[in-house]
Amino acid sequence: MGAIKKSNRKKRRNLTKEDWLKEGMRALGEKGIESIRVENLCERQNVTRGSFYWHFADREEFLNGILSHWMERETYGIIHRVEKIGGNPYQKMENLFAEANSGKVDFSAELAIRLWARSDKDVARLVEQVDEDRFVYMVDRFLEIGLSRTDATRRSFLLYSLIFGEAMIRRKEGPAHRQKRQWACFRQAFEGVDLTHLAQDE
Amino acid sequence: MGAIKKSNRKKRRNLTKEDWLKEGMRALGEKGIESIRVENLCERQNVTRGSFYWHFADREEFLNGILSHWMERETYGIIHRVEKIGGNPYQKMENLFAEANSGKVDFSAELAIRLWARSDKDVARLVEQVDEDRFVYMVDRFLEIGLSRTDATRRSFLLYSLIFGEAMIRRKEGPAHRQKRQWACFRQAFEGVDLTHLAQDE
DNA sequence: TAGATACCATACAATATCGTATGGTCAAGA
DNA sequence: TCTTGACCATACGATATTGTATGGTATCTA
Repeated sequence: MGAIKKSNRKKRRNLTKEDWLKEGMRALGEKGIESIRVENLCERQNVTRGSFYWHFADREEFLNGILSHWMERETYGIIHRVEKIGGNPYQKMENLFAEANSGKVDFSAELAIRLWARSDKDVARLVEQVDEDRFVYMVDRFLEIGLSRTDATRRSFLLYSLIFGEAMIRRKEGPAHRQKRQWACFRQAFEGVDLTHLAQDE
Repeated sequence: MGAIKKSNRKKRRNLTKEDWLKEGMRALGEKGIESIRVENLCERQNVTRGSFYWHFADREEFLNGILSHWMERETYGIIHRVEKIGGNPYQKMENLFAEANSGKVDFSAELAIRLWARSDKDVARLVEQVDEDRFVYMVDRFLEIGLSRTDATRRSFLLYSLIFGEAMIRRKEGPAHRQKRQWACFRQAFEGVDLTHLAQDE
């Protein structure tokens, strides 16, 4: 038993709050918020609950941490990356769509949090804020392109729905075929939009 | 205590399997599959666990029942209703979209099950089947209208995504404004489709 | 190298939840 | 009315899970 203890000590992780929250996000994406059990999380990290309760007061504080983590690090990540790449408004939308379907976004956690929001008003408010911000970003790009606000709103909703559709709908599709369809859908959201005046930007 | 017992007896529910599964669907939609605790369900039904374990062998059997119930009663419900109403293919799509946004569909449960599918291969297969069936229905309507299969597939995906978008995206919108936007999105999915030859049907 | 700090293990008490075994009650039929 | 079966309550044991209290160990710093 002493040998086992020693090997455990060797494997000492020195976990940070960040580490716990990241693992929490993964757990969240698997079975939802109710599946987050501190004992379970500790097994995933190969430590005991002593560690968990050193970093967090209790389970509730951890769950709040998950929410904050999602807000700060995951939610606006796409927009930041897209803005970094730059380009004209249409290209930004292209990159946005590409990023959303690149696998870099954890849609499992998105799903779990949106389910969570259905029974928790605080979470619901938070998700509303996130959606609003993402929405405004898309609408603004469309406005830059020259569309009316009504038109911009409609097409933004379409695009946002498409992104969620890709995350929600499960079909047996080959990757190539899938990509083709994705971009066909994307272009349909721009049906009838005049983009000729944007060519100058590149 | 005797009085209390008697009043409890008066309130005897005589629950059926169906009753349990319906309540289970509601619980599922609130916090996901892991939040379904038999003790919790019993409280909701105002009975003790004795009742639950009379109807179901254990929790797992109940969860499987939930899945079956979703498949049989909820999943294809919209299609059935739409087919009953009838009309030409375009009208069927209109009715489909209207039904999906009427509030009759429990999207909370949909969300929960699709989250569940992300960590359970059996559930994933089931959801795939459901999506395929729903998808085929929409594609067939578009084919009837006269579109190519590629075009039909793209527009079906768009429409299906729109339906999920409405369920996923949370925005502070007035009901009137919401409806207007919804149907504007719907029409965009039909952009460029010739519907003149369908008028004769009605 | 001694002490302080960060991080984790262990032991304990308190619930929550599961599943089983058994008995009670109501309603319908013989 | 007696019996049977459907449906539920109660009591019990077994785990799972939470949170607390306390001790141990590695690392950093003076």
